[in-house]
Formats: sequence, C-alpha cells, structure tokens
Amino acid sequence: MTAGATQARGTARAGAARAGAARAGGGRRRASHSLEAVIGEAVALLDEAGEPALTFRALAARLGGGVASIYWYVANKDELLDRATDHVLAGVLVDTEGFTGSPDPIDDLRAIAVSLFGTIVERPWLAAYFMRDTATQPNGLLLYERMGQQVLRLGLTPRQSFHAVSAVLGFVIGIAADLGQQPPQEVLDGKVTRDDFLARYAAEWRALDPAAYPFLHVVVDEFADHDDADQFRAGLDLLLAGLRLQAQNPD
Amino acid sequence: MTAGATQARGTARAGAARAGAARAGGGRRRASHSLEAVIGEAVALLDEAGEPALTFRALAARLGGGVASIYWYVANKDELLDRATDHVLAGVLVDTEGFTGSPDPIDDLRAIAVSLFGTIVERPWLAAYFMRDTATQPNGLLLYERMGQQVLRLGLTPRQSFHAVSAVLGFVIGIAADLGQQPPQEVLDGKVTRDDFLARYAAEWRALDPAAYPFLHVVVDEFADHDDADQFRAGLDLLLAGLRLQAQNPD
DNA sequence: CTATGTTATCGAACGTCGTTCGAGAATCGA
DNA sequence: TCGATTCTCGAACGACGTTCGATAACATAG
Repeated sequence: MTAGATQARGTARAGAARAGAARAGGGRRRASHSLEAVIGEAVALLDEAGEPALTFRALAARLGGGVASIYWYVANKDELLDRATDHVLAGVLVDTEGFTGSPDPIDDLRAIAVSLFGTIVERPWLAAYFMRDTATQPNGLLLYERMGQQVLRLGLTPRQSFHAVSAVLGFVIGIAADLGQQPPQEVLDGKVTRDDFLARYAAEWRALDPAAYPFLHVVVDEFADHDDADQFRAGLDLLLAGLRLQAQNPD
Repeated sequence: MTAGATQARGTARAGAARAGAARAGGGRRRASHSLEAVIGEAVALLDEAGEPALTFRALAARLGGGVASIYWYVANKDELLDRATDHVLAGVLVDTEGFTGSPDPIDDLRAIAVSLFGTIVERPWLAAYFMRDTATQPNGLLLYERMGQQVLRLGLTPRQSFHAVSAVLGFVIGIAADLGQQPPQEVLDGKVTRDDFLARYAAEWRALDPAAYPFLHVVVDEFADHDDADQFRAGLDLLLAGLRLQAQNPD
C-alpha cells in the first residue's frame, strides 16, 4: 500500500457471491461475506423496519459477522445507503425495460413514472436518500436517461426537455416521499388499520372552523378514503397533460 | 406532580421572551432561555451548517446553557425539528398573505408555490422534515388550506381539488428537496463556484457514450448553466397548465 | 421577612451509534 | 513452502440523544 490506486474494496475476485457462514467441514471460525450480501441484507433491514433500523451492528448480526467487516465493502454509511438505493433502482430499471416503444411517448413516460412511484412508496427510506444525487449513482442516471428518451420523442427544445424530465422525476419523488410517511402503529404493529388512521385525521379536520378552513371541509371526505396510487396518478396526469399541451403548441 | 395533566412545558408565563444570560448586577449563575430562543437558535444552526449541525450540545452552547435545559422546552429531537419546521412555515404564511385575491386563482396558486419553493430551496434540511406530516403542524395545515382555497375557485369536483392541491404541494417539496442538495464545498467552503460544480458533472455526462445516453447529450448544455428557480417554475407551469385544462374541460 | 411550592437550569451519567485500528486468519500465486 | 494479498473481527474512541436528581430562581402566602 505505497503509491498504488485505492484499495479495490469488495470486488470479490472469485466472481460468485459467497454468503455462507464458514467452511463445510471444519468447525466454523469466521464468517464470509460479499458485497452483494451486504447490500442485500441492508435493503432487507431497511424494508422490514425502516431507516433507523439500519445500523452497522444490526447489519453485522444479520450477516453473522463482526461490525468492522462491513467497512471492507463500504467506506461509510453514506456509501452503504447509496449502494442500497442503487440496488433498488436496478429493479426499477428491469421493471421498466419494456416501457419504451409505445406510439405515444407520454404513455411510456407515465408507465415509467408509475413504476418508480410504486417502488418508492413502499420504501419510505428510499425517498429521503434518493434525492441525495438523483443522477450520481449509475442506475439513477440510467433511469433519468430512460425517461429523457421518451421526452425526446416529443420534439421539444433541449431546454423544455430538460425541464420536463426534471419535473416528472421531482414530482414522483415528492409525492412518494409525502405519501410513504404515515404509521407508527399501523404497518409496524398492525393494530390500527389505515382507514382508522385516516379517519382520526379526518375527525380533526372536521372539528376545525368551517369558515376558516373551507377547503379542508370540502375535501375531507375525499381524504378519508383516498387511495395513494390514485392520488399520485391524478397529479401525474395533470403534469403530463401540461406537457402534451406544450408539445402540441410550441412557443 | 401527582395526578394533574402533563407538565406545561415551555409556556413562559412572563410572556416576553427572555434570552439574556444572567442577572445584570450579580455574578452570572444560570442561563435563562425561552421557547422562542430555543427554536430560533435551532433554525439558525440548521441554516448555517445544515442538518447534522443541530445537536443538543451545539444548541446548548449557543444558548449559553446546559444540554438538559433544552428538554424542558421540547420532549425530544423530533419535536425540536417539528417546531423548527413550523417556525419557518410561519414566515411563508406571512409572505403569502397577499396572494389570494387575483382574478386568476392559478396565478395565486403559482405565487404561493413559488414562495414556498424559495423558502425550502435555501433550507435543504427543511425538505426532509417537511413531509414528515405535511398537514399535522398547524402552519403546515394553514398553508395547505390557503393553497386549497385558490383551487376551490376553479370549480372542480372535491376529488379533483384534493388531487390538485396534493400534486402542487408534492411537486414543490420534491423539486425543492432535489435541488437543495448540492455542495460540500461551494456553500460551506466557498472555494468552488456553482458553475464549476455543474461543469464537473457536465463533463462526466459528456464523457458517456452518446449512443447509450442520447438524452443526456441533448440536455447537458442546459444542465451546465441552468437556474434552479427557472427549472422549478417551468415544471410548475406544466402542472398548472394541466390543471387549467382540467378546469376548462370538466370530465 | 420567612416559609413553601412551582418553575427552570444543569452536571453527570447511560447506552447506542458510526468509525478506526491493529492483530491475525484464510487464500492465492510462484 | 512461503510471502503477499485478501478479508475478518474484538476492542476501543468520541459524539450523539436522552434521563435523573440536585438545586437555583422565582412567585406567592402568611
């Protein structure tokens, strides 16, 4: 370690991922990890118990090894989260592979956005760490590019295209982050249903002065039994309608 | 403290905020705080050095007191951040007070959204903690209501109105969170300008294969000298154009 | 002025977290 | 067989959020 490049961390030379605990024959001495196992377990931990559950100690316990071992694969927690994000995004890329050839580019754009939304909304931790470099992680850049290619087909100016993709991507992240934010009891404990949870808020809204909060009283019934996916799709359609309008009437 | 209600924390009975260090005459013995001072210094700390700078110890040092004193005003760090968020939102409410009487409701909605965006984008910490109950904190609810009242004037159905306001609010938060995310050097050290920062990313984009990343190569010039506010306004106009279309052509 | 109860401050400690360090086990190439 | 590399891990460090109990400052009643 004198002057060479930085340590080639985590590049398991043997190729295949090794996630086993120890040798088959001898008594188990040391655990054996792999970058894939580390990231995979990190994602599982985040999915199961949320962001604060991902600690190096919990992850090490899950891997059956020591805490410091993880630092051979990732430099710090930021990189761990970056790689976890990228790992999930890879799944979105696979899911949206076919959404590129419709006659209507906006249909493709919508399909990609809906798929991305579905992935984020069931992973509240992802929203917060997604925007910490939308297009720095390789798969994030690929997703950005894939959405952009649909917009290119609309024949807008480069500036309009740039704004359009940023708008759609920001919208997806913003709504998903907002919606994937609810329950301390419901999902984790399962004692309170989602309807009860919404009903409790709706009751608070109804208790407010109708003269001071006319809008809340108009929409409280909609709020009480709204569906997250419907809400997202309705907003996305507004945005895409504006985009289609721009494509039809160039300034 | 036998059976009464919970302790009435932080309600400084004397009314006026006391932020002084100690008595005027005698040697200083103890610091004297107030809820306003605690929240104000917390916001200042967040604004100056970002989210990780807000620690109870740093805040206590800034207030010239002990760490445990802060716990008399807030129950935990979550409440501290909730109150800090609400404190900033109060400023937005003041700024948008006049944006309610235009002939075109969409103009009002746009003005409120732009004002909120401006506030969030210069406070990256706010985006992450804003969505942790968009409408639970009192001022957040008021802002939601104010935007909703403009939408009401469009004469949409309750469901459409509900979706429209959620879409605009989510869009603002999503874009602001995405954009307020950049520099470890620029703002903090001041060594690298924003243009240099963008140019570095642009160079990376240009180094990619044009056949695999056609969209990135089309928009890289726009990206290299884009303005955050312009980008936001362009996306918002797309969304509002879609909303206007819906108001004109009811389904 | 003294006594008493409430309001508010704070030093010290606890447990957990991310991170570092160095020893040493496992593996590979020659 | 042996040296170099790759990888694991126990132990420690400092910083963090939070709690507890002692006690100072203040308001009021007698």
